[in-house]
Amino acid sequence: MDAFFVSVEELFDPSLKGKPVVVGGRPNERGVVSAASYAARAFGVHSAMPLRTAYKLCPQAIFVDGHPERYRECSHQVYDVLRSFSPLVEMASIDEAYLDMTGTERLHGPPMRAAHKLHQKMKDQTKLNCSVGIAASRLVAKISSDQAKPNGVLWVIPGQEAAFLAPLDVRKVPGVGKVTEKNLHTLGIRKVGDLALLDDAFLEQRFGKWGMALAGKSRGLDAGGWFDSEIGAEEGPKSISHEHTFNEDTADMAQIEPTLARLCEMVGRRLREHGLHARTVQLKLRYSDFSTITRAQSISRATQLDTELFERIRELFRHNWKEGAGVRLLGVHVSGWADGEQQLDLMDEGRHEKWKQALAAADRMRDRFGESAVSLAAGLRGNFRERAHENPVGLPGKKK
DNA sequence: TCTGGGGTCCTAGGACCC
DNA sequence: TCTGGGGTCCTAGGACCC
Repeated sequence: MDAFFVSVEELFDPSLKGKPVVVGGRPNERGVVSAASYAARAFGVHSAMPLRTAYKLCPQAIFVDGHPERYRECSHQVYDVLRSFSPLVEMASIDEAYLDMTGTERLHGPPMRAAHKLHQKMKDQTKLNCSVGIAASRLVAKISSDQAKPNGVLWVIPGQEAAFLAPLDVRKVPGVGKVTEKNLHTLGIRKVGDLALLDDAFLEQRFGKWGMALAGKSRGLDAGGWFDSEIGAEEGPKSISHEHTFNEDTADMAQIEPTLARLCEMVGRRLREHGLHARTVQLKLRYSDFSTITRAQSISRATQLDTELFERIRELFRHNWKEGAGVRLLGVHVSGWADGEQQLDLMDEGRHEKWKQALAAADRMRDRFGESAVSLAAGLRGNFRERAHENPVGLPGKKK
């Protein structure tokens, strides 16, 4: 999808159309740009840029908060359109998908005809623009859809992959970020075509596992690497996490502990939604100087209960926090799913059952009245005023 | 430039087991 | 005792993606 978050915001407020728009928050907040309209991009604003920087570059831009629930809803509509073209659809992210069009020629016609039909139907049904890349591999299809933006269609004819890729900057290859780009540049490699000339073994030794895949891809080959899996394989999450950056750094336990509790609640809730039990709990701690540590603990009995998560997290925090040091960010991360609940000893059984029932009731309350309806964290007497904006729009406000 | 939040994958070292 | 090899699990950190 093209400038997805911005385009969705424009659906809700058509007056934004054509103007420089920045999605992500207020310009004086800690945060980065989630998406910028094409008009804002003309000023050098781009996603991942600090909001304050975006403001300096383009003070006349309209800054709006993101609305994840709106994007999810639109993403579902996008999915429905795609599914009407092929049963093999894989959403790669909220605004990006792969379709396996094998065998749909009788129905949709040759590639360009099918792509234009898809383009049109997307616009008709969602009022959103997208770009379509067509190729014999996922990697080339992805890159060609990037090249087709905005609002375009691009087909890389089989056999032309290497010629298509050769003149592109290495940065265009998904997986090549800032660091790898710099490393490649010091080797004098700037274009994908330069990569294609190098020796496989050299690339693997220098860039690890996917160096090899990269080498092959740069020649348009389709062997090896993450991009070759089947399209449409549905898998659950491998980890769940929530984190929070304070508007101002804090060393105040009256602020820190309730925040940890709140994060544990959010994680616990999602665990229960997915029916998962986590075996590893991880704390993330970022100090004022931006140095960041993670501390994990695996537990013998997997859990999905807020209270058990919080016990572990609080312990990890107390053992690893440099006391008095300003905290910028706190995060709670769980992974390592267990098959289910193990046997509890009789002592724990009753307590455990009570918490389970209480949390199930809390989940139902949140479904009805919104995320801030009930909270263990509130009982810890913290100041959550700065989190007030996180109550999703469209849900009723705070209920006592 | 003063740096979000939710994820995935990879690397590397160490404990531990046979 | 001067030291193998294969495997798994755990932990920490980092690159990268949207």
